[in-house]
Amino acid sequence: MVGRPREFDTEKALDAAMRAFWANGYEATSLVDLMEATGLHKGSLYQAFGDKHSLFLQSLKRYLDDMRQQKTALLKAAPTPLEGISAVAHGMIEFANDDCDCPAGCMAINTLVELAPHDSKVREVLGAHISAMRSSLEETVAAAQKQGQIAKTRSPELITAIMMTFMAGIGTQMKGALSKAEAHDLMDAQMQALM
Amino acid sequence: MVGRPREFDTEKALDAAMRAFWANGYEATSLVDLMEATGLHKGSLYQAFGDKHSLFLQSLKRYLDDMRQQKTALLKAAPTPLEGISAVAHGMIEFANDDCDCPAGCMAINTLVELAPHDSKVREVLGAHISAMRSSLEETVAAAQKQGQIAKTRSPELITAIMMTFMAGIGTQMKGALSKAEAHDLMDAQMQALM
DNA sequence: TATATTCTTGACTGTTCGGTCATGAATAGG
DNA sequence: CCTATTCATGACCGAACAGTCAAGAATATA
Repeated sequence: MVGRPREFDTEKALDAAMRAFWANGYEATSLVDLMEATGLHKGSLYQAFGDKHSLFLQSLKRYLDDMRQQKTALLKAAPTPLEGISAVAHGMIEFANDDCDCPAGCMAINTLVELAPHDSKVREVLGAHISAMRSSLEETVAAAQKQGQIAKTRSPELITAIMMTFMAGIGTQMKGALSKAEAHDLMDAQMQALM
Repeated sequence: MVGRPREFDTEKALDAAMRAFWANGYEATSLVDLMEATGLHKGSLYQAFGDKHSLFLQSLKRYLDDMRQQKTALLKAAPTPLEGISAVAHGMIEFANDDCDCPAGCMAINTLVELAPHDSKVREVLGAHISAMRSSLEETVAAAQKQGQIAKTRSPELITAIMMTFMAGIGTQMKGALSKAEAHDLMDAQMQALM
């Protein structure tokens, strides 16, 4: 690498930007907010990440990658498929307002609501993530059915779609209409009703 | 009334502003957008509705009132409590992207996600609406249980909370990750699983 | 008709927005 | 050591932002 070396950690900066977008959304996060969050100056941000929209997309991808990695780890670590599904569902509740002073919810859901209808690139990125998550969950549901942990009255596709919808609802309501404890209770009840 | 009479219909203007906020959210809707949507000039908007935040609150209240009125009408018109619940659930899907070029979803959900964490006034308004809707649904669920349309294995409170969470999830996913038809199918399947 | 009151309009405010750019500092390779 | 290259910095840009205000238009009441 020729030239002056970068003085900041790109990964840490992206992480800080992600948290800012996560907590406040795209429109409500200004460049000044991003400068404060990352500790960088405008020029450095533009040089490293491009414009605001590009920085947002990179932040979103980072969030989605983190999330997927975490979910697959939970699925693998669980002793049974059903427990894996439960771990993912409840883990999402914990993750939704972790180490943050306000209920930030799930960044994927926040972005789906704020930007998806008007931003095709965001739709594309979110769509890929959602379908990947769906197929991974479907596999696990099918495995759980094979082991007799879940009744076979409903197809893995249907069960997965319902669970993802319910999780989206939990993430939404946790922005202000639901406590963590209530969310966990509701999730348990839903899984009991569905499986 | 003394003085020059208003040349525009306040209700129509508020309705137009509501649709703009509904489709694009609070931050992404500028005063220029509102002027174009209502056909009014800045000064008239400020005189009639106060500043942007106040206009948004009035738009939100109008939406919530419309919605509640529609839901109670559906509940009353239904031949049985269970059919009333179903009508409300499916009506919400129809309402979520009606007469609009983009999937606007449910304005209550959009606002919960965008503003609730940082706007106490919005939290208050939404909270009142949610609890009112909840108690109305709870009554109907209890009535359906009394008539034997819904099993009594779960309390009306729990069933209502789960249904509202699921509806929130539907409203969220309809912003770009779910078609109307899929939403209807999922809603049917969820009600079958829960009741 | 005269006047008080309200409404409409467009020009205007200061601020913040996202984004650019020239300058100087720091380093690697020759 | 020299030079090409990259990075950091702060000044700077035009546009868009929410919001204000004075002046004129339109009406009700007296």
